[in-house]
Amino acid sequence: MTAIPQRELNRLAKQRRILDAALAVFAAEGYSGTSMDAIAAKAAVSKPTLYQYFGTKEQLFTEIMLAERNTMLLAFDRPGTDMVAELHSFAWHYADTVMRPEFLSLARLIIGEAQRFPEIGRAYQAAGPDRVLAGMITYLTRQREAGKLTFDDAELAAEDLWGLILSAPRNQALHLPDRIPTREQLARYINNGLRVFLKAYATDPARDLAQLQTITGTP
Amino acid sequence: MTAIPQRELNRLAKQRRILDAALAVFAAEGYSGTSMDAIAAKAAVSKPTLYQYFGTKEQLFTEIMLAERNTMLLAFDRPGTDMVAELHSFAWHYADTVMRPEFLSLARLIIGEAQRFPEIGRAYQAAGPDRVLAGMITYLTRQREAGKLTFDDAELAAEDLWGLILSAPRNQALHLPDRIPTREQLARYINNGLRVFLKAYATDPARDLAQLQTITGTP
DNA sequence: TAATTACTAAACTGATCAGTAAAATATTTT
DNA sequence: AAAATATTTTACTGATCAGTTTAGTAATTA
Repeated sequence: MTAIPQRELNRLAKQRRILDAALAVFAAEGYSGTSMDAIAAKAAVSKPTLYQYFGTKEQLFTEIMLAERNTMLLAFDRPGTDMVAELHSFAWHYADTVMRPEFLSLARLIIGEAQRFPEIGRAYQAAGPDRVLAGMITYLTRQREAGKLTFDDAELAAEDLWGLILSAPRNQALHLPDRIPTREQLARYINNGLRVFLKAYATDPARDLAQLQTITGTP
Repeated sequence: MTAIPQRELNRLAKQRRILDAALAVFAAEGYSGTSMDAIAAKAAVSKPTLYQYFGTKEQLFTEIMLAERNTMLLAFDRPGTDMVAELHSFAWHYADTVMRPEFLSLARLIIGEAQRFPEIGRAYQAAGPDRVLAGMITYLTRQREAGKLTFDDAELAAEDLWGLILSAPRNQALHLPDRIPTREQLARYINNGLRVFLKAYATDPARDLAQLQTITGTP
């Protein structure tokens, strides 16, 4: 049996406990509103231990945020039988990720602290939105090459798809934490967004819209 | 001459000075990050005076936010020669309002504190986005009645228009306060957004797209 | 001018917070 | 079991903060 030192295990476990607790408290209270005592209490760890693991409050905060960006995403590889099914699958997968309450809390935190911690805003943008966008661009470009879509600027097309599907419910959820859209409401946005996208970008909109209807059911 | 008591004038002037100072500090530092001393200093007012005008920090904060929502908007009455020109004019007017640095700071503040102050998030949503949306719905419905647009759900159409035009640059600006889009970049989003919207919603897309090009210049 | 009212400066209360120090205790390794 | 290491408890420092008190000063009104 390979020696996995016990100390290291403990250390990592404790580290994870601290990070989880800190993320929860930061997301709920904001940076300035969070006390290190509160984090220590939530992590069931003494304050000196906390400081031994992460030198300062600021370091802890940035480490969490930079760690969290990796959890974030999430390639654009939604295998499906055809483009419409793939787009539909992607839309739901992305919505289910991005509209989760914890995820929204994190987004609110990042936006709220973007002025005080510009590097975190930048890291988030690069690891989240930019990466998703890159995946979408690749995918949409491949569909254009296959003759299914038509556009000049792949980046704009990808941003349009995103905006059509999720901007409305997400913006609302950012302002109203206690009124996060239900799946029915999300379905309304997603189905409509895909419809508009296909209408504007598909080479054969009629066929793709029909295909979309077989997927989403008759309205 | 009608008697306008001097005392009242002084009072109102001082109140305004406090509100302006407080808004600036809150927007820059967040709620928890802002001290009443800092506000008093910025407003050039003593702390007891501050407390006489606004009982507590929380009261001051909510009063500012609820006052600010009125500044916010901004009916959808952009008189123009035709629908395309009106849409174009609205898009720019709205972008110029919403993408101003102070406005973005305020939005970040509201989003960041939405969990701690749900009523403020609600007030903002009602006074800002919801009101704009209502104006857009009215306008789009009138255009549908005039036979220029076609859609079932006016709310979805309005949200699509918004999402196509501004969701990408605004989301980015929320994360990256030091990289607010230039007017050239905004033009790219707006022109593309209008193009896609007309393609999906106009009854005569070809004509309207041509009209759009005469407005925006040849690409 | 006299009375009233609004304001200020300065100090203070009680609480909270980031971060540290010291000594005691548990855990792991040898 | 002994030595080394990690962690905890408790208590502390110095700073900051919301909110108040006091006593004095300036501006307004009558």
